[in-house]
Amino acid sequence: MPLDDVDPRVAHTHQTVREAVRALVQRAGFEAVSHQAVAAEAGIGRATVYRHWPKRTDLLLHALADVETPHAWHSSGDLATDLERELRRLQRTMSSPLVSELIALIGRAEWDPELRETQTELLATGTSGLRRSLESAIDRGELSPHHDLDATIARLAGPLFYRRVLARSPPDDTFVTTIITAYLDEVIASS
Amino acid sequence: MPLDDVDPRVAHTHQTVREAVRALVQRAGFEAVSHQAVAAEAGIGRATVYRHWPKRTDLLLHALADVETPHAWHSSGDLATDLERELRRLQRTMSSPLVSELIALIGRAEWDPELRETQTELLATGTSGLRRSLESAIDRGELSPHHDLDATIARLAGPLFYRRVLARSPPDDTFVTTIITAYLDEVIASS
DNA sequence: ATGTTATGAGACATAATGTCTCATAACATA
DNA sequence: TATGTTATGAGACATTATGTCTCATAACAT
Repeated sequence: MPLDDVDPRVAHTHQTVREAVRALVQRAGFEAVSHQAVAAEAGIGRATVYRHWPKRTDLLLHALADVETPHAWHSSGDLATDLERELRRLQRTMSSPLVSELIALIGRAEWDPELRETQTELLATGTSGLRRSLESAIDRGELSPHHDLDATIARLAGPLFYRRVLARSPPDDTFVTTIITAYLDEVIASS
Repeated sequence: MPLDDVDPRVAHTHQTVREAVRALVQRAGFEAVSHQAVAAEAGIGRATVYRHWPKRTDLLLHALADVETPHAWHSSGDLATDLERELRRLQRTMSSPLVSELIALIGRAEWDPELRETQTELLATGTSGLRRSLESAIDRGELSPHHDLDATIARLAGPLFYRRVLARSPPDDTFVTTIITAYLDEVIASS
């Protein structure tokens, strides 16, 4: 992570290009993100864009670069509470414009190893809260240690992705409530 | 649905282009699908490709056109059996090369209304078996008629999509079994 | 055998792409 | 303030891609 962006000119270029790429992706998809279009949108020179981001996908990666920060986390000491908070967070994410960028990423990651890596990282940080909630529940004995965490995360988060990305309507409150309730009932029943 | 493709020349063009688009998408993504590339891959003239599919997305739609056929369906008279069969079918789909094309579709449908429509149709036919299984279970009284079918389908199919598309590893047998079992337990508990 | 039509080859103008160079202005430092 | 450094923007340039033509030809239907 290059923190030596001390030169205000570079910092400005980085920032303005990030915003331009996001605007273009949200407006018309990654298809619309060319060096030329970004330069025009950002109001800077075309050569400058090529200098910093030689490949087209570099632009997408740059736009997503500051999303990867995992947030502070602490357990409430109760799985139900933790789960509620984490799934509501995911629900909000599914309603945010960030999803457009994620779909753009997904749509390329299938064929671009570099983007694949970024997708994996973003997925990991995006579900880290969920994972830690489950881990701490295991530590407390609320959950059996035999649980496959990845599988459980997929079962909890999967429906939300499905709703937003495939059914194209963001998950609503009662939908998320159903998922939480069903999972907690399942946990109780198996203890 | 143009069944008047009686002219063998046209039929050949359609078929060879369909295969070419699929090959290109699976190999390098929709990014690689240009009229030029398709013509080269299919071994036909560039003008011919433009004649039949003026827009680039027309090529993708043509490649997906024969996927939309829903299969014959009948209920076994038992929700558990029906569910098992339908989710296994989905599981197999998630391991097939068709997923590449679906991801290409998803990656554009966000910004292209025409593709959005096709995505909706494909989702409907792809989950129709699941839907009918649930409907017939409601008819038999195995399931409460208050169920939100779309929500249930999202909860059943969502995790499978998540596994393949986001986690990038196709759902395995035990994972699918877990989903089926959990849902059936939930149904039993609420009756 | 004859008229019809989809095709392939290629010409053509236009636009996009990627790589340069170079003058300039914003920068850091003394 | 003065001075050397460097990122930038403007544009030239060759190359490639795109979209639209025309036209001879061969595969078609009858």
